[in-house]
Amino acid sequence: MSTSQTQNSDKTKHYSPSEVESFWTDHWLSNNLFNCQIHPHKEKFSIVLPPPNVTGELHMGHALGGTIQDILIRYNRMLGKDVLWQIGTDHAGIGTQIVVEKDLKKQESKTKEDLGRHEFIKRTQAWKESYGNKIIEQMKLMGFSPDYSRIRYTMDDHYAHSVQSAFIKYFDSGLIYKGKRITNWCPHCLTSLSDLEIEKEQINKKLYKIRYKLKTQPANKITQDFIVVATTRPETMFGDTAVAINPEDSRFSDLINLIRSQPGSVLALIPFSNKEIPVILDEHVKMDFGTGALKVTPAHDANDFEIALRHNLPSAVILDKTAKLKSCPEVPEIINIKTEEGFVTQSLTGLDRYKARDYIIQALGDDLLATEEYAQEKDLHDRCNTEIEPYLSNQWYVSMSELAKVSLSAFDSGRFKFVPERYSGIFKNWLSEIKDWCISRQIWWGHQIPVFYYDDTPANTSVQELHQLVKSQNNCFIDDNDRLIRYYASQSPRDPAHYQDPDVLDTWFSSALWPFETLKSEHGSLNSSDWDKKVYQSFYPTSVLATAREIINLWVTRMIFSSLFFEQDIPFRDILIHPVVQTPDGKRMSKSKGNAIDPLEMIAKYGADASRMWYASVGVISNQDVKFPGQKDKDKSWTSDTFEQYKKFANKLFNAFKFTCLKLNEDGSFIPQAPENWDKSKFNLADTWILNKFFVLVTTVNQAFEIYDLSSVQKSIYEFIWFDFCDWYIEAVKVKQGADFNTQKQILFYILEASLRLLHPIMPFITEEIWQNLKSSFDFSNISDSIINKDLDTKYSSSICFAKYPNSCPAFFEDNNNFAEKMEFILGIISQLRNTRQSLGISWANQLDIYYETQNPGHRSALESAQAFVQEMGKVAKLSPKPEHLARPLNVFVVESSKFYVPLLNLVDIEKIKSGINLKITKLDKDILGLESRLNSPNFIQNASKEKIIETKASLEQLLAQKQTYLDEITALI
RNA sequence: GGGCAUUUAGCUCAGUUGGUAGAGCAUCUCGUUUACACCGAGGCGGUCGGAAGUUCAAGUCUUUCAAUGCCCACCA
Repeated sequence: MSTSQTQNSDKTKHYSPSEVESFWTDHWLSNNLFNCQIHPHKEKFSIVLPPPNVTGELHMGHALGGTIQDILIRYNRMLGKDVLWQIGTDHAGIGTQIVVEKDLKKQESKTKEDLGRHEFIKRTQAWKESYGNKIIEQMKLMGFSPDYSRIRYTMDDHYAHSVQSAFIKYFDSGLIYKGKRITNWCPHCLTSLSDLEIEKEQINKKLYKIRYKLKTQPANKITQDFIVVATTRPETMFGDTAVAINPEDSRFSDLINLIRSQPGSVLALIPFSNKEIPVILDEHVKMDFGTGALKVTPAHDANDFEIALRHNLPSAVILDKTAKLKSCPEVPEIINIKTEEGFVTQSLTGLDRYKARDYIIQALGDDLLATEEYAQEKDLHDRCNTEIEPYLSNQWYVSMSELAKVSLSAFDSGRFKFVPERYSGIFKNWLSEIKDWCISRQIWWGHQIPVFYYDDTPANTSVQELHQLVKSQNNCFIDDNDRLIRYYASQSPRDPAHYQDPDVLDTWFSSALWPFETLKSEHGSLNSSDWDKKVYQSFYPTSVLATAREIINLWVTRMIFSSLFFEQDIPFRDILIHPVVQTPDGKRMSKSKGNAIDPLEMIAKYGADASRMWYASVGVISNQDVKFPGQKDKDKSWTSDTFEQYKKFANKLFNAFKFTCLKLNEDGSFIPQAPENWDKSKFNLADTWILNKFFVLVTTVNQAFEIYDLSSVQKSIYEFIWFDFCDWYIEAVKVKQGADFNTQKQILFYILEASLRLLHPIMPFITEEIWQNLKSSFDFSNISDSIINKDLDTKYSSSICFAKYPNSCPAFFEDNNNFAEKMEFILGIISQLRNTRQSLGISWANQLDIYYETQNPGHRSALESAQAFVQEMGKVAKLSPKPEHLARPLNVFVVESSKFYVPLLNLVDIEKIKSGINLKITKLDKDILGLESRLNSPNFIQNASKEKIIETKASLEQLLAQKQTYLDEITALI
């Protein structure tokens, strides 16, 4: 295997990520290393990528979620499992349609209607072909390792067919029905709209307070003979089918009692038409807004429609598609308007909604009690600026109660879980209060609903007879032209004359099938092969789903009930909900606000490896939001100290590698040996210490992976490599302690090589680069068994991507002599010595002598064996036991229980030494005081555990002994 | 309106079962020492958002208040 030429041939001072990263991306992908494999005996691990919008570009959320998934995939791949990371894109219905529509308008000044449905869909498909895989290319820059050979799309043949089958299966099971729903309608363009096509405008709306006469039935005494409703839309009053008040509203207690005892007994009269409508009780009516009485117009207001559903109210449509008053029984033909010249008759039918409002207001006379203004938002169609009209229309619904029940019981029996656990609340609450799912959308781009219609009106049948007929039959209705229309669900029409429903399915209907349909066809074709079956059997249900919390209900929940219904199985076992990346000042990022940070810009600046270090540090189980740690430059580009820090880490690692090679090549050639064959008797303090640290790290990391705590994984590896390995162990190696340098070389090599494997899931590029360099420089044949997973072709086994993940402490290692502990003691001495130098202003050019006094045999032996190390690290000339008499002035410090004396004759004046020692005493006193007051408290002695008391006493004694040493030395100085 | 989260050093954040607070960056000081100045070493810096409670002991557990942010719903 070749390695990146730039780094291999010329070991420069600085690591440059860009060349290395593109080199290894090319290498991995051209060798198809990430294509899924199936070995019968191997464990399986799979993830499906939440499909990004096909029009989308990589944003922070993708980068974070993708990195989390890639780390898990790479980790499990290195554990020797067969892995599949299934990726693809979503056709994203309305989102894509709007993008293409805008493009069409800009390029050709045409609307989609100009092209026609068929042509427009062709356009959208073509658009997808040329721009659709941009995000996939960007994923490669992140170093993601999915199976790029099986990119799926929610509109490819297999998938489209499955979506239709799913609909048909729901339909045949009786779970799908036709129902009414309020949609956003543009009376100018005569089209329904999605929320995305609506613009909000802040305006002052007029709130009219209108008197409706009251009547009881049978006649009861009530204190009021009218009720005042508040409305912004008086012109819809003829569509009212109730007046609602809050059952807790004391202003209406009389009425409420009456309604409670006899529902429907209190009636209000709609002005002008005098139609009688019931006064009803509904707790959603706000008592502190308007008059406390709400006119309910189910056909022309979404909220009123909900109220009508709750109370089984009829709905009356009184506006036509252009938002003009209809000619219908509810609407009076004329009203009388009082003017200065007397009454003027005004015809109502055919009046535009705003004009109708004006006339009605004028005609109300004394029944209009007040007009108030208040700030509100107005919904406008973004293309024509026409005010949206709520419009009652036919829609398709999925009945949710049974699906919800099954999903909840699957959750309750522990078949899947949320990480962090708190998100299960969102899931459970939503499902237990769920309404039926409206799955039809009045747009062109999407999966057209597989329902076909035909006229089946029997000859010589009256309209009344037709209505009777329909009541007793399924799957038919009477249309606006009084024709009997039958319908059925099918992939294709049974007769060419049958016509298909023009609506398309909600995008989430198709996304809900994602975790299983993507696994069923490798390339999206209709025919599934044996291999496809094997993939599905091996990798379904998937192991983990990683996503953000805002789509728990929209998507995650729907995947769960869809999987349970269609596959009789859960889609995934663990659901990871990762944080949302916010701007540095804690706001939501959005492209339109212009505060979004481009992950690709960060890659260009700091490298993908460094970027991934940050995403890993965010992890899964930290907060629900995380601020991007950066700021905008003068030239408006983003910079980040944190990303910079991780870039430096890559450089540090690269230099540690350079040093390691330098050392290994000293004194003849080096051949790595398996740890079992090392001469353990040659380990020195530092060797044992670093091995010990490393194996603790391995345990920590694997345990953290177990609970998806990637931030701990990241942090502990970072700290080990920089602080333990580079700052201390490499320094120790330079000193060449002990007789057998070959053993040290083995350990040096081992720690570096194994650290690379440990770090690889997070920083895949630099670890591969260095690992390949090591492989081409040294003979791996003695160690390959312990670092390479078995049963792999050379193609795979020669990449670190498939090397063994360090996941246990090998049997050879034990620290019988507490070398690790002794090393910590030595490190403490060196720290104290450095402190002494710094605080007393002693130059490093001055070599110091140290005399020690210790009762601890372990300390003595540590000092003897680490003598050279201490001398080198502390610039110490002489390190020896304290003789009876030493010339003063001396500085003194205590490490654990051993005392160290540093002669400072002619170097520092006595006052400075004294104040230095006094400072130490002051600090000790603080701790001593705390411990003493605790031990002096009878409550503590009585209640605290024995172990705790002994422990506290011991640490107090140690502190007191230290203090005494310092006091003695101060006295001696005087 | 409902839900969730956050509040610890100047900044960004760790802090496992309650035992008296840590890291990085920034800042200050010292240092060109044969991997790395994209470096090393050392120092300064905190009544852990407020209040109350439980406890011998609270950053940690309970209650409550406040600020900030996010998600969902709603706005006659």
